[in-house]
Amino acid sequence: MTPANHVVILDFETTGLSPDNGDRAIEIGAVKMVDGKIVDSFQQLMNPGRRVNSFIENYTGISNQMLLNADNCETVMADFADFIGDFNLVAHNASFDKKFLDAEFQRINHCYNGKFACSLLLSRRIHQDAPNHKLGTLVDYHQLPTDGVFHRALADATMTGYLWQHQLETIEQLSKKAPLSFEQILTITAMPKAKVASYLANL
DNA sequence: TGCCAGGCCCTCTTTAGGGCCTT
Repeated sequence: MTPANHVVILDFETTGLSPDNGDRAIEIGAVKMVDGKIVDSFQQLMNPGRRVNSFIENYTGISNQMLLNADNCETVMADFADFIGDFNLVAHNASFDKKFLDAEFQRINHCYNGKFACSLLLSRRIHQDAPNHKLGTLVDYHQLPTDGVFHRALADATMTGYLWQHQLETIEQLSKKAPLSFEQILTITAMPKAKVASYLANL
């Protein structure tokens, strides 16, 4: 069993929505959580080899000028592979970050076999009362720590880390069981919403 | 030239459509 509070929480900023359409990562941010505490962090801009459009510059605050002198994606992703080691991973809307992680790792022939959990899928199951499940909304809704920066990789990864810890505490209170395993969380995110309550009650 | 993501999840569903999320 792998503890659910022993993970790397990550967030990519990218040139667009799909690596299948040629989009690349421009920033990776991550925090390492051990026993529910953030013990390390990683943040690097990376030069995607082409200009980013004005929407992305405005959305992220990452300008083409900032990317000019950044290391290329391959260099940064090799360092990031060392950072995550064999930790399991968490991201908010993980399907998005996973496809960029897989695409960038494939470019450097790095094989990663850890598991990936999604804080958005978890929120839909255990906080159905939330107004919506955007990261910024959940940070406000749960009154989580924030420095007011959004859409930068380390800031978003850090907020997702606090969200993840809050979600684990919620599940522990509902199930009266602790510690939780990463596999149990994956089970919850894969089940229909209607079955979550009874699953937690019998955990 | 024109087009351009995709998985999740709900419902007026499953022979489908559309909103939610991520950049």
